Amino acid sequence: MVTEPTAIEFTWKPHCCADCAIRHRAVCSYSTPAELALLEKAKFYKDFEPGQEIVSEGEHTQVLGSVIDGVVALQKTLEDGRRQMVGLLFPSDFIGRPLRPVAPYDAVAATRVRMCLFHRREFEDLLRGSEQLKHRLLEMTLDELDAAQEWMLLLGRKTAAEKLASFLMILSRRAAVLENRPILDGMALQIPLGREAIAEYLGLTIETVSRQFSTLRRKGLVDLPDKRTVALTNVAALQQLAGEDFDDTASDAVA
Amino acid sequence: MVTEPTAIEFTWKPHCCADCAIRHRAVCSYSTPAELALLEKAKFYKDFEPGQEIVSEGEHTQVLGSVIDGVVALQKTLEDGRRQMVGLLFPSDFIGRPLRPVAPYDAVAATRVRMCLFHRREFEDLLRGSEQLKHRLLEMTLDELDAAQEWMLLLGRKTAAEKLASFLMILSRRAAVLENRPILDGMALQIPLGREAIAEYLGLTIETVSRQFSTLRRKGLVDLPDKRTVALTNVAALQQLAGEDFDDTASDAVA
DNA sequence: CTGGCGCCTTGATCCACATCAAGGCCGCGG
DNA sequence: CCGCGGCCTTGATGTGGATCAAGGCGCCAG
Repeated sequence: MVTEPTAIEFTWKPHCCADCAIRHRAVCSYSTPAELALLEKAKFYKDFEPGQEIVSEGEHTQVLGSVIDGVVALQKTLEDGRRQMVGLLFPSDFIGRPLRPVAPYDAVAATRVRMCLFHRREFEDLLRGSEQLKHRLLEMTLDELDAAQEWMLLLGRKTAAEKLASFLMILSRRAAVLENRPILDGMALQIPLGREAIAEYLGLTIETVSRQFSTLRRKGLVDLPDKRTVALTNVAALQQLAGEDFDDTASDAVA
Repeated sequence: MVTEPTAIEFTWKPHCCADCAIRHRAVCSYSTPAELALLEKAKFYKDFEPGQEIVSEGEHTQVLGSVIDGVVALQKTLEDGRRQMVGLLFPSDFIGRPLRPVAPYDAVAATRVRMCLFHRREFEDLLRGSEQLKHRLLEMTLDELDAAQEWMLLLGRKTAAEKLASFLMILSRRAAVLENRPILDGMALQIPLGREAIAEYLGLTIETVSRQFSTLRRKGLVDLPDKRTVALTNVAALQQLAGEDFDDTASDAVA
């Protein structure tokens, strides 16, 4: 194996919005060709390394934009260092609030990340004039709010085992949508977070997360081929444990 | 004392939007007189008693609208009955998601509530044509998302004492904005929730909430003249305990 | 090969909050 | 006046997950 210094290089490098992989899911997805041309002129790309801060809490942010590739964690920190993740963004998700200059959280690249960015002022100007952008942004914000409320139920009322099961189901569903395939027994799930980040997602400690992974393995609900991969060996049981009554298990329930 | 059967009757009964107490904070606050006339025709009022369900989880909701008076709790329930509050709405807040027919939570009147309602279809039609409504709704949704993320930090990482202190500060700030006055030592805070609802807000049990109230009293941070009233005797210490570093204590920081 | 570091797992112990249980207070109806 | 039910408080005990502590494994540098 030859060590490649830039092994995880992005394979895909759009120069025009029409070719963009997230064209039909991102904030621009309702935009007309005319509007797209304006966005095209204003946008610029930027890459981030894992662990790198994209915006930081309290900062007066000058940019906002869409995740093209990679995963971004939003997290809040108490003075004594206790930390809680409050958002986990995948390709096509939008970072930054128009009309709110000060960020209420850190946004940190969890993997290598490529962003499609805009200068705040320019984006706000475009937004003001665009019914489509505004509508899509409202939709996306409502989705994020729904996710946040589901997350609150998890943080406030679920046990450690239920939390981890819920987390795995959430990731599965997300992956199913992005990759346009159903959730099936045996599917391997790439987890873009280390144990510490998972703990911050779930409001637990790293030790408890580790123990719960071991418990799930012992109970035969998952396999752990390596620490960043989970194979779901019993999706139904996992869903049950998560306290959800969806049954989109083997259906092609893809938005 | 003569017992008045309808003692908490609403004193204020608008018939036209221009006179409405929430005219300048609600979803309609950016609307032009022309648009307001359309809303005026479509709106209707409805009152709810404490404990009454306004919408219920999984229901295909036909109405949405603004809280005019009273307090509404949004809550999610696990199959075995564990319950978590995920929203607490005051006058001018908006209930219901345009474009999302199925409610993901119960909305329950915590006090007597008066709502200004619209039929879903009519409201969505109005929204489609209105830059102002859409913009205001986006703003309000972003605010709700901010609140939800702050709440996630509370649920995931704060201790019982910190949770209760945070809750009191959140209520104080809300009351300060609605009543347009600063937060001062000695101010009496009316709590629109019983102990059980507070526990559901904070992800605790009713017993723990009760004990934490007693602890705050013993430490001299609050007085408890009756079970629905809290007098803040040391706002700075309470804020400190809540883990916040705002200092809008004695300022007229009113939005 | 060796040592060190980052990340994860596992075990032992502790403690904050849940659970179980027993009243207290107050308003209401008889 | 009493008894009852709703709501809250307080005490005793239990327990899930935190904390403390000790390695294990893989990777990299030397």
